Amino acid sequence: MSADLRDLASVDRMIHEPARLMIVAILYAVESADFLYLQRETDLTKGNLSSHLSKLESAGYVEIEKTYRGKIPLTVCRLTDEGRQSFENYRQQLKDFVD
Amino acid sequence: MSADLRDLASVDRMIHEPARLMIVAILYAVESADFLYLQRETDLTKGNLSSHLSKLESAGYVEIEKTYRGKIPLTVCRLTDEGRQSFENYRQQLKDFVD
DNA sequence: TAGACTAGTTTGCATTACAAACTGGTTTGA
DNA sequence: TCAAACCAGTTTGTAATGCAAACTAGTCTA
Repeated sequence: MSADLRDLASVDRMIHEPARLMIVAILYAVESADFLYLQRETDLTKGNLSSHLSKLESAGYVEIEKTYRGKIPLTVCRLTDEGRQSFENYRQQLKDFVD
Repeated sequence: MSADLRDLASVDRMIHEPARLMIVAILYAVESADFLYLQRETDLTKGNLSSHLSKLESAGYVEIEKTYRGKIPLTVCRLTDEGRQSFENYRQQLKDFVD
């Protein structure tokens, strides 16, 4: 309890960025989502979504599976355990702050 | 109620940045603080604190008064009404999100 | 009066977020 | 049949950012 303000300096910026926060919050809720679903939900441009997903993947927060729906490419994303844990930590930190 | 995730895309980035969030949160609580007090509380380097304060000033969120304590320069900062309002909005947005 | 200290600001750089342009493939229609 | 339109993304170019090291301007001290 009694969160120190200085803790804010150490928020996980991988998640703090609003675009990625949206992505992670969605994936936290749904377990798995494809690229276009994420795009509709977040309203990000494709380019933007693509690069944020790559970053989350590099960070080990998201797994990206490339497959096909019929003949059309399909990109399916899900949170890793690490991503899930990091999101929970982040949210707790926010909660501590707003209270 | 029922905050839309997309709202996150529009968070006030002037405040969202952790360093500035610390600064603004402090100023929200204390009404006025000098540079060195802010530096101790936030643990930011002087350079960092200086440039964030300048940004907050340009945004109209903070007023900076330059004066002296004896012969030594003293920089006193306080939130403007706009800054105060923006912080409240920001915090409400976070609250909506974490719940 | 040289050296250390105080209270900041400026500079330089590596990183970022973003959208426009591009890629590689599929479907449509004349 | 083959070109234009479309789909599902990725790459590229750019402007803005956060950060700390270096600097500035003045004061104190031995």
